[in-house]
Amino acid sequence: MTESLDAHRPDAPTLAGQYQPGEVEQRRYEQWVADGRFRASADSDREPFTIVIPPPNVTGSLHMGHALDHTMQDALVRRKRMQGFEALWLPGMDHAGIATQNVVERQLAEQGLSRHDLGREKFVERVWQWKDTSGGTILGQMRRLGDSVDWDRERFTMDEGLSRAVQTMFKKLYDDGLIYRANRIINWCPRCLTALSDIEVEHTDDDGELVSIRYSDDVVVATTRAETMLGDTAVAVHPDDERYRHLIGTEVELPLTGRRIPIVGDPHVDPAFGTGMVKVTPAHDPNDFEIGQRHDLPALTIMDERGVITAHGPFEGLDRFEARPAIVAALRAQGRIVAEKRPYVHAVGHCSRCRTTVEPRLSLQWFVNTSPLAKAAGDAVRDGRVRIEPPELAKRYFAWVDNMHDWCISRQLWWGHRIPVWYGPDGEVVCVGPDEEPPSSSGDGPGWHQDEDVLDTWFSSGLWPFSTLGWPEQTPELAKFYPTSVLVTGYDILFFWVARMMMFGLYAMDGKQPFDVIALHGMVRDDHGKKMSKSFGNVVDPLDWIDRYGADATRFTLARGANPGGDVPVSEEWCQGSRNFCNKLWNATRFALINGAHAVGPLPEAERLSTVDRWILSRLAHVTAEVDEQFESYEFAKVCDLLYHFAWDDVCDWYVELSKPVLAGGGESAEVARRVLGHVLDQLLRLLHPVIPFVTEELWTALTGGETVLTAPWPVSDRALVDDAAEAEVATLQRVVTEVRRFRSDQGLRPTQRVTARLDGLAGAGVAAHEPLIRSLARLDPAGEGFQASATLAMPGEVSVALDTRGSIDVAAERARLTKDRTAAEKEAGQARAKLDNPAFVGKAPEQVVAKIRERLAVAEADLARIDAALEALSS
RNA sequence: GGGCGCGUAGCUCAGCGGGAGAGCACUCGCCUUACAAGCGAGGGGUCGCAGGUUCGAAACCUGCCGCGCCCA
Repeated sequence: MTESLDAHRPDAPTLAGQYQPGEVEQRRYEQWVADGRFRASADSDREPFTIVIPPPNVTGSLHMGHALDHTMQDALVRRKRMQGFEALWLPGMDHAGIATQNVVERQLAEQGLSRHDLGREKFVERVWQWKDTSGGTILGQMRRLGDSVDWDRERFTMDEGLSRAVQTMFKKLYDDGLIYRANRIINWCPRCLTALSDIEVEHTDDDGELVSIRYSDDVVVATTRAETMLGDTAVAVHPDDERYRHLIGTEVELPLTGRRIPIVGDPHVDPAFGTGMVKVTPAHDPNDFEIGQRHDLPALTIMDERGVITAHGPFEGLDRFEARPAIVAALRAQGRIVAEKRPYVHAVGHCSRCRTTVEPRLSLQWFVNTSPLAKAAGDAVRDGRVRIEPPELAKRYFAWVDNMHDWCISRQLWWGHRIPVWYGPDGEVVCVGPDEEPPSSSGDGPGWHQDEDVLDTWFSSGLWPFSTLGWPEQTPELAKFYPTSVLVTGYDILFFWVARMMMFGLYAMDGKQPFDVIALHGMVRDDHGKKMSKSFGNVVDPLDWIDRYGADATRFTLARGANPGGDVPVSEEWCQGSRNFCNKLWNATRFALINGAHAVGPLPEAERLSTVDRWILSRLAHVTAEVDEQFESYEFAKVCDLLYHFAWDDVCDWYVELSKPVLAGGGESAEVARRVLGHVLDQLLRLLHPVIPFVTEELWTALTGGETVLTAPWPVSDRALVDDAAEAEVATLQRVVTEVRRFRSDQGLRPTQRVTARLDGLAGAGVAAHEPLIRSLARLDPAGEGFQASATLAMPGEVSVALDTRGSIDVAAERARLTKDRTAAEKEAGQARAKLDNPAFVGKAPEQVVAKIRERLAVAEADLARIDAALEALSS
């Protein structure tokens, strides 16, 4: 007497015929938050797992890039949570200095106002107002995606704690001599009126002009920026250039100005470019600035902050782009233009915020001396403390950190962290820490003023992995969750943000890295591999997909395309496919519930399991192990692919179909099948939950009666369930069924049409017990009185199926089918034989490989014999 | 100009030394009581080109052609 396995839940819900995500998602998400499922505690005994979100701009909204980045992070965090880690995913935003200031300035401009009309204090107040009311829409959008972030820990780079961190860091770097102020050439945006760091400049190949100007009979220079000649203070040639060596040390008169400027020899000059002579404008070109320094040349600034010419009579007051043709015309009038090339395509820098052409500008700015910091940032990856995934991208990282320039951190903005430096009336410079009184209010007398500038936004986001955890205070959060576990971001941001966090983290946290792993992904692209851009009109709004197909479908589409470090193409059709997959899961579970499947109690003992049960459990064991492994190496695409095929092919197409007759038959075998089906779905839904959280939650709770799949233990592969014999048997069964189906299809038999058949040789192939299943799936009735075989299908392993098609066999179709098979078998045999006939192969290839080819030849020859016999029978 | 990477089925991509794969698209047949957002079957590729290494190359090496990205 065996104990009944059935534990029917009378409350088991019935599911609708289709999955409707919209209805489910909001309800589930609100419940998760209300139940505190995403909260992480610093006093937990559990091992921590931490991800800090790459903070989106406060001005931003959710785009596909975020959706991809967040899907990956959420999948990692949800899995770790299921594995029992104290999993923290910390959300927040950065203040996006230039971008945010631009937004508010535009609003003011509509009222005909500038920020100067309001004054600094009122303007900043206004920006805060904007931030509070319409900033941060992206946070609401993250809920639609299903992000399991700890909302209680949301941070903003401008909030009090993080501002304190910024000031602390500035002071620390300043005191260590790693921050300095200097007059340097920096990238300047004449529209935003601020300095930019190198990485805020985007280079594009633009049409320009290359004009060659004769300064004297001996001196001709080529330039794309003729207008800057007004600021030339030298002409340079390569010191080894035979053509011009004799000119070094002489002078030439600069046209239009009458100034005499020296000719210098500098190895930076490329003798092959143009005439091999270059004009040197130290105040308006970074390379020229360096040449100027080497030769002690004066730097003449000829433009104001808006790019307007400030000197030289007729050109004064002209914008830089008006001045260019005017100066060329003036030079031409003097017969000094000896060559012109238009269009001349060359790289031009643009402000990454407003696209304005960047103007190199000599000005007094604050810099971080990055050399010691960048060295440490490189070493942390070199010595393995920080792992970059995929490892190939480490090369790019090194290329950046090993050649880093000093970082210009001052911005001529009002929105941001104001530089904590005060200047005294007698030239004093004081850097003030967070707990120190600024000199202006400490009775040191009048005349003190604070630096007007603010810090680059990246300065504060560089502190993100620890400022968000409470640094500079030694908080329990910092102790528990730092270093963070993984940083997930795009390779496009490796240089600026990631490298900065590495430098700051190692420096501020006594050499402890900000994260153990940097997991990189690429850009989301359209279904032709094109970058999404407004000008192309191929931008897809993830919220649109979430509305129409569900968050799960959107996430699955992204995760399925996410190969490490690779770009991720998406299309609406693929999203529909993902939606269909969710619906497939829905219906599989629906079928299971209708048939009384459940996940209560232990699995039946091995001897009570059918071969088919043992097969699906064996498959489950393999898939679980593989999925787990792929997750560990951030192979989201492989995780999705494995689960997709396991769910659809193994579970739905075969296990469910094979179980139908068993379930219908009732009795103990049906009881066992109900439990096994329930178990497989239970585990499958858990494995899928990190990627598609909503539908799996809905189905898992319906199936198991459990409270939430969110904290259900993550499946562990049970190697004891691996069953090679069962897998082989089911493979044979599948082959027989598929062969019969193929015959039926080729013969044009309707799926509903039953055909009588006699099955021979099943015992020899070890599948005698499965005859009923084979008949069921292949729709074959038993041969009875008057059975007359009109066709015989011979299959590998001595199995043959004789079918009675009432004499209506389509001989031509059958001959064509067999001939096709014969060609394939012949090719196979030929290839194998060729190899085996090669003594070098037999002699040098590993024994295993040779054996495999021998086996292949044997199978192919047997197939040939079988097919020939069938063809013979067909013609007689 | 320097560096990195990529060219595999119509499209997008896996595979990266031993039988050419997936999704979508395509063709044929089906409302087979979980699912037509579905079921069954099928077609389709001298793996950019040319050399080389190897018993064996889509995979490794060299060169060329084409494309992309980053930096200057």
